[in-house]
Formats: sequence, C-alpha cells, structure tokens
Amino acid sequence: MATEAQTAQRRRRLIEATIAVIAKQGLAGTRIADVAREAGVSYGVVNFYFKSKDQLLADTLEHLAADYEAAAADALAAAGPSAVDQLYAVIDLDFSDRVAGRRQIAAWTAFWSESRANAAFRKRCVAVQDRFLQMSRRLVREAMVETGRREDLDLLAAALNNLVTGLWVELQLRGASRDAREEAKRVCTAYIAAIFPDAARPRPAQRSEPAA
Amino acid sequence: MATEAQTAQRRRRLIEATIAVIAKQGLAGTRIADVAREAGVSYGVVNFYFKSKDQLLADTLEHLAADYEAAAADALAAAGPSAVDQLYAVIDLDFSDRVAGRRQIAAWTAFWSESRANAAFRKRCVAVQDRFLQMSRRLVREAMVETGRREDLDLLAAALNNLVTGLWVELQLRGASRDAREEAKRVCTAYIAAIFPDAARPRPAQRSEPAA
DNA sequence: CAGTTCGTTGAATGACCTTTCAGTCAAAAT
DNA sequence: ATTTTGACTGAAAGGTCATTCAACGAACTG
Repeated sequence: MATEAQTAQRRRRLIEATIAVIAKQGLAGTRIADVAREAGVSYGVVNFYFKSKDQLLADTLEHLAADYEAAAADALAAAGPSAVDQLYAVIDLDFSDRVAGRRQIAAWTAFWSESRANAAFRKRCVAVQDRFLQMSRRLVREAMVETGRREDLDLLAAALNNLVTGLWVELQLRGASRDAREEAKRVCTAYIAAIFPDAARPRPAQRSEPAA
Repeated sequence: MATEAQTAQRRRRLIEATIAVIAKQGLAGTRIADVAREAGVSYGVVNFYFKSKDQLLADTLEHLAADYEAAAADALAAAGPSAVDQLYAVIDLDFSDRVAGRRQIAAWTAFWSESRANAAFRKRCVAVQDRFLQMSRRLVREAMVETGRREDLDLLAAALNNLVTGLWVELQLRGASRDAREEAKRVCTAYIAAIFPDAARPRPAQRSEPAA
C-alpha cells in the first residue's frame, strides 16, 4: 500500500518531469503524455495524481517557488551575520545548480511569460518577487551601514533583483551552462562592487561550493 | 485590386492583432481564430497571408525586432553626440510607448520563453540582444571617457542590458502602466548614476549636483 | 487462499484547433 | 455589359490532446 510519503514522492517525480518537459518543449508544447513518458509512467497516472493539467502546472510552479524560498533561507542562515556576505550568498544561490539549472530557468521564464494570461501563476510569481525584493532591500540597507555608503538604496536593491531576472532570461536564450552562470555571477559582482566600492567579494570571486 | 502596399498593410494589421492576442492570452492560448477576430477578418485570411501559424508567429517576432532596432537607431541619432545623453535616450526608449507598451513587453517575454523550444525564435532574439549589448558596451566605454571613471566596463554594460530585460519581466508580471514604466526608468537611472557619479541625468528626473 | 483495496493502465471519447479548399463577390479589365 | 481576377469566407477534413473509465493486478487482510 502506498504511504502518504510515497504519494508525495510520486507527485514530486511527476512535477520534476514536468519541469524537464517544459524546458525541452516550452509550456505551449508540454503534453500530459510527454510528462508521463519523462516520468516513466502511463499517462493516466497524471490525472490520477493531479486533478487536471492546469493543476499540475500550478503545483509545478508552487514546487519551484517553495524550493527557491527554502534555498534562500538556507543560504542566508549559512552566510553568517554580515549583510555583504549574505548578499553574495544570495547571488551564489541565484546561479547555483540548486535553483538555477537549465531546467529551472526555462520553467521560471515560461511561468513569468504565462502570468499575463493566468492569474494563479501571476499571484505566485509576484509573491516570490515581493519576498525577494524585501530581502534585497534589507540587505542593501544593512550593507550600506557596514560600508558607509549612501545611495538611492531601494532603487539599487530593485536593480539587483531585476538584474538577476534579466540574467536568467539571458541564460534561457543562450543556454545555462556552468560557465555562462559563472559569467552571470561576475556581472552581479561587478554591480555590487560598483555600488559598494568597499565591499569586495569575500571569497576568491569564483568558488562555488556544491551544496553538501 | 490590392497593391503591394495594401497587402503589406493587411499583414501588418494581422501582426499587430497577433501581438494583442499574445498579450491577452499568452502564446499558448493564441489561436488563429482569435487573431482573425481581433483584426476583424475571417480566420481563413490568416492562412491566406501567412503560410502557417508558425510563420505568423515568426513574422510577428521579426516585426517586433525590426521595429525595436529602428527605434533605437532613431533615438541615438536624436540624442546628439554625448554618450551619456545617448545612454539616457536608450533608457527612455526602452520604457516608451513605442517599444515597451504592455502588449510589446508581453510578446517579447513570450518569445524569450519559447526560444528554448524554437530555434528560429532563439536566433532572432539573440541577434537583438547581441546588437543591444554591443551598443551598450560602446556607450559605456565612451561615457567612461566623458566622465573619467574606470570600472569593469563590459560587465557593467552587460548589467545594464540585463537590468532592462529584468525590468521588462517585472512589468509583465505587475502590469506596464505609465507609472510603473517611470519607476523602472528610475531604477535604470539610479544604476547609471551609481556607476557614473558625474553623469547626472540631463533632464529633470534626478538631482544634478556634479560632486567633484 | 479468497477477498478487498487501490494504484495503474491505455483504449475510447469528445473537445478543440489548424489547415484546406470550393465557392462568393466586388472591382478591374475588356 | 460581360468576363476575369483575386481577396476573402467559412464549412468541413484531419489531427492532436486532455480527460474518462472499465479492467487489471499487486499488496494486504482475514
């Protein structure tokens, strides 16, 4: 008999297959049968675990969003008390395998794009962006205290957020290889260094620790 | 009888209807019949003017891209010789009605998103980005000469491009009202002011107090 | 071992969409 | 006035896809 944990596992497997198919074929080209094949099960199963295709997609977005938010909390906790360190930790996360692999970036971009037509998508995407913006604002204000710089802080925090989003789109267009993601990180680092000249990157600019 | 100009006019009308429908329903939800209704013609016409739905979408992207490139050339020419002025002119363009209305932003985001699955889309999107990046690099280098600043110029130029892209996604999520676009412009201005402290915005949008 | 439960399967169904094409009609040509 | 042309129409064909459901079988129970 299937335990609740096994059911959750099955759903998770299907959601991950959905992300893979979206990355390969786009949201418009994603069929239930493709998701089932990717997960190695019959296509009837998908409607067994998810009420409908719409629900599958909504749950997929929820999975992406919750995973990102959990990873961000982890990254902040692991970075220690310094706001500058925390800023760099978030940047590292934003271009890490954990949340910014090829597939995830493609899926995020697809959901952003469909947000205009789908209110449920939009609501969740906006919630993630809001939380992220709030965090950026706090970190930028604290970094300002640490480094003694005065700038137009909220605007510069917003710029950091949108810079990351823009870089994700770029990775979507050109392919999110490890090298490309390192280059993206360098762009962010240059930006932070430009607004906080005293906040040199604590680590040797390139080291990215594989998560555990 | 239809002249060539009339035919082009018809095609243009259908392409604009396509952009409107993409903005309203997303790329996945765009049907030939919707495009025809939006343009006020029968749905047979669409296949009369465009070989297929794919061709219609490809031509729509081409229209967007060509229009953006032409507008950028105009903006640069109108801005005069100063690189800083040209930078601000491009920012103004990037959040203007001409190229960054609600509908255009939605369409661009849709094409970016589908680029992963459609090589023709990707090629054209990358071409636009490449051209824009080259322009940004040139302007940032020249602005550096004008204002006497040294930074990691190519990275900062890339950051400007990706910042604009990210802001477009934000406008897609939250709605591209005139106010929202002005706010986006302020974010860009803050960024430029941060990397070039001596390059105050020429027009009344920001304090202009050249500090030493 | 028979009976029950429940995850799983894939054929069948029907909704929906693109594309085709035979036909219509008004303007241009004769 | 009559014919010809070609833009335009929309019914119908053909195909794709989400969803349903009857049947299967594996795991558990008594």
